[in-house]
Amino acid sequence: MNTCLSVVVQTPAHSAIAGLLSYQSELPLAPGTLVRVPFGKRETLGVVWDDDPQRPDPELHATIRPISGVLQGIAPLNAAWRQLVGFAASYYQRSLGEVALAALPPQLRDLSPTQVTRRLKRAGSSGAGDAAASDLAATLTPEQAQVLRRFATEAGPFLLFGATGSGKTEVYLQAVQELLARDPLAQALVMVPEINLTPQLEQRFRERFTGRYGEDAVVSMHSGMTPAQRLKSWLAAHQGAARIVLGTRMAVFASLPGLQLIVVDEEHDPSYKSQEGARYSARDLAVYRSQLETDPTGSGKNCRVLLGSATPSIESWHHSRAAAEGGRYQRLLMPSRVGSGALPTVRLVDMAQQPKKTVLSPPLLQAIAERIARGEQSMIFLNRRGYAPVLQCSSCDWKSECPHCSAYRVFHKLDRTLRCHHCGLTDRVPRACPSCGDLDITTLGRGTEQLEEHLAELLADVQRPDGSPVRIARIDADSTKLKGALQAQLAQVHSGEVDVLVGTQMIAKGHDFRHITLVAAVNPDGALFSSDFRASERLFSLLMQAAGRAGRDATQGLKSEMWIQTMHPKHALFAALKRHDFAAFAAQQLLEREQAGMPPFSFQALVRAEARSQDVAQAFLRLASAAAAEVDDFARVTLYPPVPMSIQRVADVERAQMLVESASRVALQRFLAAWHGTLHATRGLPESKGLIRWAVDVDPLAI
DNA sequence: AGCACGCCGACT
DNA sequence: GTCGGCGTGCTC
Repeated sequence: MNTCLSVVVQTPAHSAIAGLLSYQSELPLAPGTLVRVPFGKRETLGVVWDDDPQRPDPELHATIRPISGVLQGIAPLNAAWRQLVGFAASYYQRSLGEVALAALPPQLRDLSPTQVTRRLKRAGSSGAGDAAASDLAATLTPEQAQVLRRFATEAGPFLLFGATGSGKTEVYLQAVQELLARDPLAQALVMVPEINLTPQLEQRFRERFTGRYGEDAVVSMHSGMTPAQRLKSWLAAHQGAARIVLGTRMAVFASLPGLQLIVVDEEHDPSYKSQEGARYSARDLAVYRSQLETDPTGSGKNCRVLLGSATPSIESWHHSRAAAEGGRYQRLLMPSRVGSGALPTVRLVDMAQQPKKTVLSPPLLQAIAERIARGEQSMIFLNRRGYAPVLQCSSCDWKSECPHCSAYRVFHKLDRTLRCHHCGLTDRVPRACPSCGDLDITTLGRGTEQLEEHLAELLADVQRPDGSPVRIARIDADSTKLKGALQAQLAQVHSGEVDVLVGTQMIAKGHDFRHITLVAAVNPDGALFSSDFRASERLFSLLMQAAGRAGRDATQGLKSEMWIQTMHPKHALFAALKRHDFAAFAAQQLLEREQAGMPPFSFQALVRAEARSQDVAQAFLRLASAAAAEVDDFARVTLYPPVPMSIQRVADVERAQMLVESASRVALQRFLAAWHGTLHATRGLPESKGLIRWAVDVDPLAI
């Protein structure tokens, strides 16, 4: 007697068969079981899902095909995992199948069941660790000890607000250590924004735990791994052999049967929000997952979540306000740097007082020169790669516009190219103006390449303590394109071979440079008056993180400095930064957002549309908007008119978006769920002909 | 998304 | 005469 199974397979985001599919099976299979199923003309991976009582009787469907097989030896994915996937799919308006299958390692889908079995056998034969406890029991600061005490005894979620250099990593390590020692089956999930940028964290976890729990106790999960590595890590986590999973946002979906602790390091970091496919926030899902993995009666399983940052997101900060004011998170404070390290002195240079077109003001240059003479390092930020962002003809009005995007192509002097940073179009730099033939082509603005060149000229006469010339290095996406180049360049900085480091924001994050005593932001003003209401939050965070790179060595903390060149030295953001006062900055931001009805005081979603013409993209959004009046909860949401996206055209695709806002998260969710069918139907209308794709972005980070 | 079927231009 | 362009349609 065959039974009927509900199965999810990888279905397109908005197709008509986004839900559960029915298959027959000779044996009943538990929800969460991985199966191979015939799907159209091919065979694919499916996950047996919980039956939905709301669903119309599948017997009515003409053809119910039998499953092709079961992936033997892989235990079913547990209920908490299925609930997490189900929640993510519905919250972020994607199909269950898309989210479920994207959460599994790709090889599980691509390999035949026999190949998977072979991998399983290989993975099973790993040795346990020797008992040598390799770690030196670190001495905790009173702040760290206090935080860990509260973390152990109170109920979360927790927001660890710790200054750069206050020892947050040690808190994570201790929390994990305590858990693993207490429960031999417990697992911990530690998430980081970008694993390539924080190899030090991975190293510290490995050092601390592989000695005691074995080489396989710590596994990584991030997109830079090979498919085989990903499968291996996934299986180790799923089987419970891996005690710690260290990964980027995708790791939030790891199958962890013994999960009891989730750490989200640098929780404010925008890379936790996925920007393609299901646009989920791994940080928000981590908080949700910890609830799922906790037995509400308090008797059974318990999973804690710890978000950490020196500059928390305004949302998390708001959630961690006093419980009496409605806060849901526990705020844990570590304001002091470990040792006697002090936060750097912030110096503002008023660029309005400098001659026009000054790149590096004399006092800043002087300060850098002094550092070099003393054998100390400086780090200079400029958030623009290339030599100059625009090339311009001085006799006609030609500018280096990209023919396929609404953006300028950037001049890269090193390889003499003109490159579009959006579509990648690259050409040799023209010798003469392509429009009028004039030979006088000039650059407009400057990027890291030019800053590097400029610095070399300005510092040509400066000498290091041993009399040798100054060494300048540049780290940005261009200088680190080759595999291993970033590591090599960072090693140069660490070893002291470099005196001045020029780079984009990729050098601001996480690196523990010991000998940097000066950090400078050359031109951060762009974000001060941006139309994006989160721009100043990002800028404050970036500058604070950057400042945190300076004076990490306790012996140098007192004389370390953060320099900021700005036309607006009186701006409140800089005033707060000068005092290293995140709380004041956040309070100001929250006040402004409350007055303007912005998140976290309202909830947003964007509908994005792409088409060959802007008209079609906007027409689709307008039609969907007009049809929304019939949808549930329409009265509780606000629909704004469609607008072109800030970069309207990329690779000849026109992009438009429409904002949906509500004072209630629940109302927004209900509306979006009900509206989804309308959007899908609108896409089929003749007016939408030419629409390439559309997508909903819930809780968007950039508008 | 795949992977089909289906109807019009340049090649062995 | 075919090979192949991507337009449209379906997948329990």
